[in-house]
Amino acid sequence: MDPPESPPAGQPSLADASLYEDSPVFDFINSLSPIGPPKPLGPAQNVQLFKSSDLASLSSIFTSPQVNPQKETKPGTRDGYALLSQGLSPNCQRNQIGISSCIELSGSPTVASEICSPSEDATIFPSKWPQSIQLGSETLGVAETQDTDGKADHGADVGQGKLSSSGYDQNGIDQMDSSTSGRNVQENELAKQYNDDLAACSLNHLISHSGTGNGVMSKSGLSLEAQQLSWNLKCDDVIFSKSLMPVDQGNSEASRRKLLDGSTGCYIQSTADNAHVQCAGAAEGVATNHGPEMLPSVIRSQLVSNEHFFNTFKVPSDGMALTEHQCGMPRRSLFNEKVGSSDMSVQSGSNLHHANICGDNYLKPVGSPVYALSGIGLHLNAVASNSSNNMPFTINPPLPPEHNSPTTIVSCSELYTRIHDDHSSQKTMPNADESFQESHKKRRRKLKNGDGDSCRHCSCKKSKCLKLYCACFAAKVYCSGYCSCQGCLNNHTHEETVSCIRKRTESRNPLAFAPTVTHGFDSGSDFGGDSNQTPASARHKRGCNCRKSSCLKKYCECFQSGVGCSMSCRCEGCKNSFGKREGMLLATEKMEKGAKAKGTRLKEEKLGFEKQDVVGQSGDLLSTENLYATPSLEPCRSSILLPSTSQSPMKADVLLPLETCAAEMILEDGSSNIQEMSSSWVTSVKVVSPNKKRVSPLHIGTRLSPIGRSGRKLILKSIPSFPSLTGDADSEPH
DNA sequence: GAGTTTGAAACT
DNA sequence: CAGTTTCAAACTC
Repeated sequence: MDPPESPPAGQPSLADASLYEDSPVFDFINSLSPIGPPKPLGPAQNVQLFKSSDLASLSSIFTSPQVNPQKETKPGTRDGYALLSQGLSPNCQRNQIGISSCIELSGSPTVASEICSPSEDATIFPSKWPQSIQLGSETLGVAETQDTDGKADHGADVGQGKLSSSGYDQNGIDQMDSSTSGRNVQENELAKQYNDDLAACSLNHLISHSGTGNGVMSKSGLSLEAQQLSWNLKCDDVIFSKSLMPVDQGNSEASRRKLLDGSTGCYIQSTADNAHVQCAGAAEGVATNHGPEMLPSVIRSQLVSNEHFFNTFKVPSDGMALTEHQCGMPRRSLFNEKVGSSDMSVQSGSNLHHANICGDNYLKPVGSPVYALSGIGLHLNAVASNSSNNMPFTINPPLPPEHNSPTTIVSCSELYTRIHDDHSSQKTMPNADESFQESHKKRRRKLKNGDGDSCRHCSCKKSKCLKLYCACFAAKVYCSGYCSCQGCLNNHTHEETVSCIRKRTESRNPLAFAPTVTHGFDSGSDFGGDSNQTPASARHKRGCNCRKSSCLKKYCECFQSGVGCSMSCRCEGCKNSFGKREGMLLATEKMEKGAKAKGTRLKEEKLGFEKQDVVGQSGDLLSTENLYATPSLEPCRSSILLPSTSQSPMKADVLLPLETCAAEMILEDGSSNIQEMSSSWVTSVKVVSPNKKRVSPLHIGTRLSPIGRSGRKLILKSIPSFPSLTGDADSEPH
């Protein structure tokens, strides 16, 4: 749309010319003046696309790290694309919004068109994303944008100068806001959706993160860092590696975020307070992270809308990223650069650098020295990848072997698909879908094989895994690579967003994250006194509302969790084999049978009391309404030692064989809640959902959860499934 | 594997 | 707060 401006004459070549001497782009870059007074926005200037929805409520400040333009791409191609996402703290004000920025370096206008079909472009890029925002007045950058027509516009802006991030930020924000008017319906809808969801939480995080692909780029169920670190990166040839300034900040964040070998790949992930760039090469399955500073100086920075981040990179055979292309990603421009200020933290090599845009930290690198280069502060990541849509994007958790990328990588097509979904599914990307499905299948296969972690292996498509629809979210765990969700934001990268959403959800419903069914396993003893447990369930207190399933199918939460329905249930025609709601007789025939056979019924009741005591100790609330069953469909391999407490009238330990595991343990106590099993008890009981589907032993560290965590609602949220790795997901206070 | 059913969650 | 819609899992074919 915007014709490229001719670059001003001048200048110092920032880049390492040796590599790209022959590149016109390089020449161009060299000709640009790195630092200069801010220029007014002009058509020629960077075009920035935003997703109004994302931005509307957000103000964003962007810092563009200054990068040494050393590695320019070959002519006619984009060297790289950097997406810089920045996370903001929840309390970030509008001005403090963290936004992910995509920085593109485009050498030739043609690239985008190659990758993205016009139609796609049209869809992805609303015709009226008018506003380009320049955060930095003087930025050198070739901006390539696509118009609604699907045309790729290339604008070359030559900027000199420092960018005063603060000043421009505001402008950029305003512009961004204004840009919303031009959005197409899809964008508006999406924006609305997200704004609604996130606004309360300072959308910033979400935006910035989602900008990286809605979490598509990174899904973490496990410690992302650890996994990534453990991976060998293959992308040695990432363009940026050389251009990067090896400045190590010693930033704790950086260390925390060390994901990939800095020399390779690039992907940008941002947490609330930091961002990194990640690039993944699909073909090689390479993923690399680069600090913003690593990016080429000539860049177009853009803010990427939460949902629309999608890039494909074309990688030349030589391993250089030839082109970067935005496949239908609405972008926000972000171009703040504070020269000489510490907008960005720079990390060399594998280290990530983070930009903290939020609040006080705005424009300050988090705990890291600022590495400012004159010229344009942009982050460019080039990733070697084939031109196909299969280019993987990084996702956290353990990838199935099929993925040859060290990091969890989602194919571009998948990402595309996700984006597609995000955008109202009006577009179709056959290839992407196929790719996605394929990986999806792989994941499922893996799951079937028992692989996976504490995550719930959700398959969310529209909820971004930020609603209780999402089993993972409901369980307060991050999604992992084993999930097949799309547009996932429930990951470490978006941890603050997740936290915000959780809070919001909880504010709406304090019991939202309470276990669907209280099993009373939360006595600390079982878990080493882990206090990180959710209060006894509330959900089950609400009870099910089954009408057609007669509480005999897993549609019924009670049934799924293997407990009888309670007074709280409003089910119709309850036939819950674990205990019917009618008459509040909690025991099933089987249970009674078992109880009689063992003569343990009375003891069980007492145990129930004991449980209460235990629970009380743990601060959990017990519902007398609930009956809890810990049925096991599997043959009971062992007897259960029921703990006795001094408080219990019957102190004798009860050894309860579980021959009839399924319903046997359902206890009925008309006047009391029982069912709270002592931890010791619990540990010895293996609970299996009726059909075992979605119920798998919860691995808590090395231990199994007493009750298999089954579906979304049955998950004992009080039990951290993978505390250390999931970060706050499991341990976060409720 | 695709489509339908189901009921909780979210929205109005 | 009730009714409706949305969502993702469960289920069926």
